Amino acid sequence: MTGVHGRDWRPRYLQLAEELRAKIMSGELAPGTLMPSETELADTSGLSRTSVRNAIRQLREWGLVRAEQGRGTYVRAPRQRVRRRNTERYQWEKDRVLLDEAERLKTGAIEHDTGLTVDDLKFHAEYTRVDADEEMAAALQVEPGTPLLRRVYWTSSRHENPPLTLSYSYLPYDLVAANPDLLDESKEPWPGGTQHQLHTLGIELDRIDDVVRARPPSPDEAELLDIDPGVSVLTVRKTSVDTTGRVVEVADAVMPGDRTELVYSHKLQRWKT
Amino acid sequence: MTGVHGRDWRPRYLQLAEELRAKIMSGELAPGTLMPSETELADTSGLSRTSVRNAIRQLREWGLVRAEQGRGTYVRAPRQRVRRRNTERYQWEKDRVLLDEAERLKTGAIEHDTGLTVDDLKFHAEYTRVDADEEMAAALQVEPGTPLLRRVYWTSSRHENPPLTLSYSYLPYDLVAANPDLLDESKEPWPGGTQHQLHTLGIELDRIDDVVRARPPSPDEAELLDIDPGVSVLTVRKTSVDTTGRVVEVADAVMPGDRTELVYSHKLQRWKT
DNA sequence: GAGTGGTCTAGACCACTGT
DNA sequence: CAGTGGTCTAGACCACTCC
Repeated sequence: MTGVHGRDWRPRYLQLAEELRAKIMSGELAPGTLMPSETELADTSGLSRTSVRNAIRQLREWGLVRAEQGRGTYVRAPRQRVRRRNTERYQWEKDRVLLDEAERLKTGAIEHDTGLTVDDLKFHAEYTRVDADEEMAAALQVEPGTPLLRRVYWTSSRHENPPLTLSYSYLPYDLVAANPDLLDESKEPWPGGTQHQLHTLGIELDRIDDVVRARPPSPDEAELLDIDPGVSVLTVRKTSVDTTGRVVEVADAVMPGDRTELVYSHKLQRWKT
Repeated sequence: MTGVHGRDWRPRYLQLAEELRAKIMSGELAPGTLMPSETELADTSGLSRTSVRNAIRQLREWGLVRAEQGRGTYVRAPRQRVRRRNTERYQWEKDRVLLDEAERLKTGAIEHDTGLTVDDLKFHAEYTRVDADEEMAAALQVEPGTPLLRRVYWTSSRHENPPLTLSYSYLPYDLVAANPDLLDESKEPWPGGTQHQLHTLGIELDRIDDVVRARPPSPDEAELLDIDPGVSVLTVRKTSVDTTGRVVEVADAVMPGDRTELVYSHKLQRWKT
């Protein structure tokens, strides 16, 4: 709110950023719209191109626009957040393991979250065998150098490209080798998820721990998730422990920080009356 | 790894940023050290000050340095993450409510997390009466305009300044008014925490839901938490529901994204054998 | 006052995208 | 090809901190 009298002491690039933000929020600049070019904004605003670029960087950090080299700068679709309810999800996955296969095929975890059906989804999976580094060895409670199965996967809607989650999963190789099907990436998506895969090895999970963090994306992650390098990702490290107390899987999920919300529910024990 | 032959095609400001990063990681530039000034870096690197500033912005986004107007740019202390284990914490807080006061005074929630004692902590609290806006009314399941007690507080270590968490808590005013002590900010820190305060009103909690998000900090938050505006904050919206199904508190916790990790544990039900 | 980071200008060349 | 955003330069003035 800048009156006729009284100057606005904020830097001019920020003032411009706010102005553009207001136009985007009000719908005057609709999602998908091509923004005026930087030189054009410089002309109309009376600022240098450098200052205009500063303003646009601010908009990018807010997740409001996306710049494309050679093409232009576009207004992003409003960032509707995707809810991921891990508390219910893990128990739900466990319950599903004992259902028969036909039943499992009907719905998967992604559909559980998004309401999309299998036909709308594009699936990417990639398995490699790696040796445990210090950090992963500690997480899996194995010796450094232990062979691991590394699984990278993501799903995305067939029409809107960027995936909601990148997933990097690690399991001790010897553990999984007992069922050769589990080493075959073409068998993905496995109906019933990881807990069912483990079930085929005679493993039942007792506990899952999530560790949530935020950090800047790697250039690759920014590319795949379609976020600006200035926008953080949310990461969840999921550690699965079986009924014998052994860590059987460590999985890192990477999600766009501006489009994700994680929900955890806690049921409290009653006081004795 | 750039060999003698073969050029490095990354932009030069990024190369400089990587060089400086390496020096910080290796300890050549120790935490707390004053970095060379921008003009000095421009001279020694042969780049313009603009490019040097681009490099430094990158370091700031990585959380490696802190720039101070008029003073210089300092290397930050290594980002040790603070763990916050909400799953255990909430039940632990509930169990503590029924202990007698002497027992409660001994340890609080912050000490539970950090191992710091009461004497090391500086406490800030600020109570106001506000009317519920649309969003908060929906969260608390009350009518918009309903009077609320808004409580803002944070604690920080007496010697290292920035707080670990900013907390914004909202409760229906009429609910709290039954115990005038709860309207008095000078009574903070309340021994036993919010659940004990609610207990004095005859309220027992049944469930707590956490919603975790990441977003850019407001200028105020960046200032208070001592993070760069380019670094995200992690936020947790905690919704407390009592045994009658009523929402009795909604609290937003704001934490520095590069120094925090949230831990949630899930105990799974066993399969029937 | 000297030195610092924050803002701002008016140019320039580049890689990339469309036609 | 012209137009876009990404990089880069060589200046300038400012607000701020410290001496």
